[in-house]
Amino acid sequence: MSHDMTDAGDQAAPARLRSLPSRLLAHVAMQADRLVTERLADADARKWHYAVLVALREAGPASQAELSRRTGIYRSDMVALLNELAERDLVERAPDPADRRRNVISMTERGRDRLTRLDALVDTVQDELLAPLTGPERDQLTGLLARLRDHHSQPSQ
Amino acid sequence: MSHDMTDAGDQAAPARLRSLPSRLLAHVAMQADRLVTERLADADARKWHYAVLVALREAGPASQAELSRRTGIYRSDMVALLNELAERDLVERAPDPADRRRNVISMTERGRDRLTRLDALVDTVQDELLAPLTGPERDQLTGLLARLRDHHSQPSQ
DNA sequence: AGTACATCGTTAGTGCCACTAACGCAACCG
DNA sequence: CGGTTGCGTTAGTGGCACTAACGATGTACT
Repeated sequence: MSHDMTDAGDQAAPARLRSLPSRLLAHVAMQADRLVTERLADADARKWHYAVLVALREAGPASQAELSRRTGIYRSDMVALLNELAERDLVERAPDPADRRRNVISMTERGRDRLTRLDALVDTVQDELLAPLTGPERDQLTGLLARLRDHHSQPSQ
Repeated sequence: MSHDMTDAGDQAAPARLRSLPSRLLAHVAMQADRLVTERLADADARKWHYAVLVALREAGPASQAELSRRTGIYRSDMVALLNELAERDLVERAPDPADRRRNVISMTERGRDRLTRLDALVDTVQDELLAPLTGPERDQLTGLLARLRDHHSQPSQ
């Protein structure tokens, strides 16, 4: 059947490779990404859709550039992404009268509805992802990961 | 200067996004990958080089297909990779007399030397990656990640 | 007022990675 | 013998992070 290589492969991978944190991270992140992508695809959504909608809910309407900063999506990729969202009527793009360079992006009613459904979906995916871990273990994991992320985000000076 | 988006961005990312395990994983894995790639590039190596060399050390000479299984690298990508390694004289490709479909890949003396140097390099990168964590915390992290990986690797049956 | 500079949305393109498809060839298995 | 499976190899796909450049617009400085 599927000759999928995300599993460790037929032969045992060398212990040295299996135990390297960087490889472990990459591998699990890939499994996670796949899970998220698949589950969201079932709902005609992509993870970027979700990220933008959440950003709009948490800080209100914004320019494309600001959404880009909030979500970490490059502004060059934001264009097509917002096209997809606008196509689905989840978001509205309007020129900003106060600054004619900008578009103001705001969520539609459908967007808000969709977002609450995606919230639930995303939660179940996280649950599926962390299934083998207990509650406290999940907190440990996310805590440790958050510390790594913060440590490696610009020393900011 | 660098308009690098791996940091969380100028504006605070929404709390909901920042706390999602799948996003955390993706983000940290990306930071880790970058670190590894950069450090190895300084030594004219790529992570795949290292993986193949380790696989050869741990289980001896092997066909390309078996190396592919050991390392998780697709056999279609293995071709160019082995070309790079052979170019650098780290590896030898010889036809297998016992099975004329196969090549037997084995490490050269230079390959063994290079590998021990890369071992050290890789170790320091892992250290750099996990810098903010204590010893026990590192074990916790890798333990939790390994459980996730094993859980999501095919239920194999 | 004029000029230098920064920011906006947008288009195009790069490089890497995981992955698929197909090929000709060789080995294995009934 | 004939069908299936495994091999190395080539080519190509799609997604993602990221860069470069553009014209248009806004801001700051003198």
